[in-house]
Amino acid sequence: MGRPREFDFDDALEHAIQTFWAKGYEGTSIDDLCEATGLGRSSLYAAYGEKQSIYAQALERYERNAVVRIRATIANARSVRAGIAAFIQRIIDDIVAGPGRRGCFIGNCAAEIVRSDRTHAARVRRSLQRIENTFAEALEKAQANGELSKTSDVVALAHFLTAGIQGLRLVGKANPDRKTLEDIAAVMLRSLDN
Amino acid sequence: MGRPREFDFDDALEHAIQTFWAKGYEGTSIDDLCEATGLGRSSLYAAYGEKQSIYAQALERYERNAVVRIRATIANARSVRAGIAAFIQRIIDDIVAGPGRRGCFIGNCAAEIVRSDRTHAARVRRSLQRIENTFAEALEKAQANGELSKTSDVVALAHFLTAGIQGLRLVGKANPDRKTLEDIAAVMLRSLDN
DNA sequence: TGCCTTACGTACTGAAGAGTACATAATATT
DNA sequence: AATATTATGTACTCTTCAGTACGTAAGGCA
Repeated sequence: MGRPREFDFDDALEHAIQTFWAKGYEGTSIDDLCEATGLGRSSLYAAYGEKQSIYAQALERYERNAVVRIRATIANARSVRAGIAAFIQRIIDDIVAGPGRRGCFIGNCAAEIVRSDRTHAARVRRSLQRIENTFAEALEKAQANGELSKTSDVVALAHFLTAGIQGLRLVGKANPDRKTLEDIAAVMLRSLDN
Repeated sequence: MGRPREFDFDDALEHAIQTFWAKGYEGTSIDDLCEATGLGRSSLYAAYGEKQSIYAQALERYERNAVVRIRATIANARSVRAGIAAFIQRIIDDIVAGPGRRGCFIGNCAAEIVRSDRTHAARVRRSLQRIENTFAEALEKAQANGELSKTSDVVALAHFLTAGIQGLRLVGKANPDRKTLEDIAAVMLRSLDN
């Protein structure tokens, strides 16, 4: 009961993600978020709590979508390896085209971790682990398929892919040069061939 | 002529680096820098200019030192490969021990790049390229030694190492777990064996 | 010794920021 | 229709911040 909301919760959160993603936590003001979401201060605070809380919810939502995207890309490809390659290729295309130059939102969150902020670090760690688990699942399927050697350490490869993609996106922010990024991707993918 | 400085320029800049490194650009206030360097506001502004300028000078100095450290680590090792492995191992040790959990200063700078800030992006790009050139030099030496296959693409490998190390350090900020980091390092180093 | 130049310290300015208070509007329930 | 409840809009508080002004201190140089 009570007066109903005039906005869609997830829709507004999506706009908040875009803003944090582009400007970072410290670089985003509450006024920025109001403008991006179309909400007034009161509604924003009432719906999502204070700034830290909005940020945390944005990270969570972004990560859920990211996991879904990764799974879908791999599922739609001819093979697991091709799926991972396609996922990385898409990242490169986005960087070169422009929008991917914001980096990965999770990676940006990781970079903003400050020594004292333990809860934030824990949240980012969990998000990275979910991404990594998604890769590990796919690699296990590849092992079952015979695409990937049974002796490969799936967990180690998943750790590596997660870190490598973060590195790729970070470098892409400073140097959105296709050749450079393709070089990185090629060496990364070769690691799946042993 | 005039009154002489009561502080050492490079020494104070080093303290500024530590502060920016730990807290990020936006998270560091001029007062923080005054406290870290021991300088008053006037002296700080007179010596280094405004905040952006201090940041730029900090990045430049950090990068010069980083290049020297990488070269020295590789030169002191039995082989180029062992040198690169030692460099990465040292990063992992620093992360696990604590101080390395600030990430790489250059990487942090890269993460803080915002769409509009082109000069900052250019500075970071140059710093990354210098790191990458340092790796490329070492890998060329390895090719001359016979350590590395003549058919290896040295530039691609250097691109990859630079990105990979950024990924390692970024992940290490959120998840300073030795096993995870060693996994990443092991897969990375295997790329030099083809 | 006196002056010129540069460094240092303190206080200030104007703006932006996070979070809150409170009055008003819109709906569900009775 | 009256009321309880939740949403919205505006104005405010209090803090922090970047950058500056200006008076004072300390040397170099004539």
